[in-house]
Amino acid sequence: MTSVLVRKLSLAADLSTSDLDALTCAVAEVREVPPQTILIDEGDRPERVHVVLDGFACRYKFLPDGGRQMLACLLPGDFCDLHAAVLGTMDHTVATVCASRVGSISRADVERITNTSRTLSRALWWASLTQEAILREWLVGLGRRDAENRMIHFFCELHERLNAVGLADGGSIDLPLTQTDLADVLGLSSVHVNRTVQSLRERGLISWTEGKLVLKKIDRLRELADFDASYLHHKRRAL
Amino acid sequence: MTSVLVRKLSLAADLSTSDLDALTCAVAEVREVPPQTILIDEGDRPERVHVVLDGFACRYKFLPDGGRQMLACLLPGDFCDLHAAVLGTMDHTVATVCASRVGSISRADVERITNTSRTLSRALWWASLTQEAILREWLVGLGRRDAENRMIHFFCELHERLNAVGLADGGSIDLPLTQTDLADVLGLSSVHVNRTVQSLRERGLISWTEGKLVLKKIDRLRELADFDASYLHHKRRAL
DNA sequence: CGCTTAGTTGATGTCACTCAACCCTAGTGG
DNA sequence: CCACTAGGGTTGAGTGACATCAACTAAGCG
Repeated sequence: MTSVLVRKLSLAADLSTSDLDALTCAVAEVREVPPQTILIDEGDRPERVHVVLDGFACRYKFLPDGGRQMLACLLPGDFCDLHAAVLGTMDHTVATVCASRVGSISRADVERITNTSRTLSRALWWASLTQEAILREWLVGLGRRDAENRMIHFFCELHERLNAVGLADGGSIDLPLTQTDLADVLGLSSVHVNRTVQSLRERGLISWTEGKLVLKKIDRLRELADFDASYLHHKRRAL
Repeated sequence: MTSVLVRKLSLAADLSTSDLDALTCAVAEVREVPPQTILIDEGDRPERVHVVLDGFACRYKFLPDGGRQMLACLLPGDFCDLHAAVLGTMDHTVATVCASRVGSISRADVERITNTSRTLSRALWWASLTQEAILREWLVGLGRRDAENRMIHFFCELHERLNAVGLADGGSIDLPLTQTDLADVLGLSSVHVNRTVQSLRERGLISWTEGKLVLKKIDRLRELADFDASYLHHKRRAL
């Protein structure tokens, strides 16, 4: 049930069986959440730490002019608000994109498992730091890559992350975002996203229909966008 | 000597005298570093954790086309590579901008002080998470703010951060960056940075000469760029 | 004195935005 | 069964913000 979480954290360290037990016990609460549902809002002081177990969620901030910038895509195995336990209030919003299964761990249990297992403590820290590393790579994209490379790089990243937890089927992954959502990820307008997607389709590089994204020439794509997965700090790979 | 570090971490929690002792002892090594010097390079596996004590450093990544994107400005009190202890290899470079004083703590000592003091452990975690929060805000800037607001927001952030450790003199702060550096922070060309700076100058909003930046109408600037310091998670302020 | 580095300015080009219309599909209610 | 609506996607035309290229100034320095 929480096996995605285990698989994810196993990318960081070898978890003992007692670690596994502690972890699965801690995820005491699991909810089915509808699409477009706010999990934690800006200003909230969450009592529990949320984990995506299935589905797709994202962090974002709104601007006064109504604009929105996505700050992260939260895939199965990703924590939504591990930081809030330390920082207190949320400085951004987390919401589901599609119907998702979301687990949660009480703060007390987080404290408990990090205190008892050095390995688990490390693994959680690793999870937090890789999210930071992804943030840095997105920054590079927004600052210095053009629309097409930014999009390709993002697709490659999603594929890599999903593949790492066994959720990629060859070059094919679930991508429940709308083109407008994608625009808010990439810092573009939805119109421009549309044209860029079409260009990639026409060149036979991807197909994307009904929430299914296929990276048809993944090596070519990686090369084009200069994608190097090392920033994800996966110690080993699934498959 | 390491008082900036203390002042910085005091923004997160109240440190006991034994915490202070442990911290100052841990910073065993202090170096004077010339400008433009790489502290930790991409691919390095640093043995010690570096802290800026005086001066100005930055994180950045290069792109294959020679472009550069700054990922963070490291001010006095900021850690350079706290994450590397967990992630292993650096996925980006850290270098000084101007002549700086840089302290370092051995990994073992980091382990030791976080194990002995819950408060210090929290404070270090807080430091790491606020850097992440800054990263998110930069992402919003690059994605959704125009050149002028991006620049103003960045200036306000620097002012706020320096002020928090007592390094702002009214609206005036040290800004040892060149316009080209600033361009790499903001994801712009140096030419466009130049014009934007001039526009701000002409309107009497800032002055910037010889590494000294003055935010002349700080309230107006904050309002213009919709600057809200809460993402910095300063629990209290200096002054 | 020439060299370098930072900053400035003008001319020109382009990537991506905005606005607006239109299509298609799925869902809803009369 | 059809009219209506709403959301997502698609397309075209016009605009604008920012990039690029290139030249030039001023300051610092061996």
